[in-house]
Amino acid sequence: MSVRQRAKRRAPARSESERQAKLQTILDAALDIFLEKGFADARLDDVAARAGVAKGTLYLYVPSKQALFEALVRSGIGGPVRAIEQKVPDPDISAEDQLRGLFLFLRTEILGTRRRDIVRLLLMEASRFPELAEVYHREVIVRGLRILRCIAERGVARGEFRSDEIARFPQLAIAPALVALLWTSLFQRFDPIDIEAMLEAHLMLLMKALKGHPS
Amino acid sequence: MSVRQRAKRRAPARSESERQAKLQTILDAALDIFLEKGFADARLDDVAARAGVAKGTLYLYVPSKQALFEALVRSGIGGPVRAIEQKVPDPDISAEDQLRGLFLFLRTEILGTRRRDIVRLLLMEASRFPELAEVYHREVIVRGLRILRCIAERGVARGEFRSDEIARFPQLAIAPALVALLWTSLFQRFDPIDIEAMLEAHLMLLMKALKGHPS
DNA sequence: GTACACTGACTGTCCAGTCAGTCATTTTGC
DNA sequence: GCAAAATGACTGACTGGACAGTCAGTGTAC
Repeated sequence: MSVRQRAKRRAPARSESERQAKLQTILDAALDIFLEKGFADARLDDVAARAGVAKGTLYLYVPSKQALFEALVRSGIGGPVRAIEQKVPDPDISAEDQLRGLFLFLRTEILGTRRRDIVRLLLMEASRFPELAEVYHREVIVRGLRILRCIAERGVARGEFRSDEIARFPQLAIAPALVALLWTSLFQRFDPIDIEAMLEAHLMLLMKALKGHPS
Repeated sequence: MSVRQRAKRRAPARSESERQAKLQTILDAALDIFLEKGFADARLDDVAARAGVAKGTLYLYVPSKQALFEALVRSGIGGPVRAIEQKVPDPDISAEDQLRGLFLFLRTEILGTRRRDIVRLLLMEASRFPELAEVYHREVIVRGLRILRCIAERGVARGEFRSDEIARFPQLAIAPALVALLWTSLFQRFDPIDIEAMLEAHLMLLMKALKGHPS
């Protein structure tokens, strides 16, 4: 009885994969807490509790609260952009379908997942972490906009699109996704909108504008 | 000499207008500090120093740090929406020109002023102040979207617009303004874009899409 | 028996909010 | 007129609590 008194203790995470798994547990917990309270108000005691470890353990995986935040953000960016970069060069697909594919990807791989929350957290804290803002800009924004511009330019070159606004300002094409992101976290609770239908409407508008025919 | 030793002391602010002026000084200082550090990291000592008063004085104008933040946000919203609501009902102006007027107003009265920073601050902190998010939604978002929807519906009713997407999702029309707001504060520093040209391009796209002709 | 992942009580710092005190100005008493 | 007393806006040193980061100690695996 006395031997079993104190609950089973996890085996020490020796192997690299066990270490990575535990780090991920900590990052997941940190995301929850940071989302709920914001960076400054988040307590590492709470992060530790949610991850099921003691506070000291956090410092075996991450050297400071700020580093924890940065690790969290870095773990959530980059992957999807690479995935898209591979799919885009296909020249058999019309620019329209490429844009549609991109939006589908956005919806299912970002807006519909935990990554959405990471992006939101980043947007909220970025002005206090200029270095992180720069990383995100370089690794995600620049590359994402390049893809969009590439699609738009090809559309123009083939005569599929008659307008070059998206090639000049690819930001315009993803702006509604940003609205969707923020609306979801701020207002959806008391004024729900159908995000999917909104993005669909945006695509329709965009196609009408780019192709220059009446529907 | 000994009499003049200590600098002139402000005369006590007795009248209501003097009190309001000092409150405004404090709110301005608070906006600077909150923008720089975020709500949680902002120190009231710094706010007081920037406003040129002692910390205790803040508490003669505002009961708590949170109340200071709320007063700051409330002081910056509402005004412009009312101004627009008065201008819109004019039926002599085409829907297109109404939209253009709205965007001009956005650029000059919000994106080009201190209000932009208040909105940014609000967006960043809103998830930690749900009540404030609700006030902002009710006082600004709902009313702003109503105006947009109204313009879009009139455009459709007159046959000026052939698409109803903006009437269904007025958010789509202002999405680029949100991008402009965030880009300015996060990335403009190392990747400047021409906000005005971007909003102009958005209007062109929107018009092409709504009117359904080639340019 | 030792190496090492893990623990959690502890420490030093930071800051929101307080309040006894200061000092122009106004009012009262003569 | 003028001194003394009252007023109240303003001050800033102080307090109490909170929390990031530490480290001596514990238990487990091998």
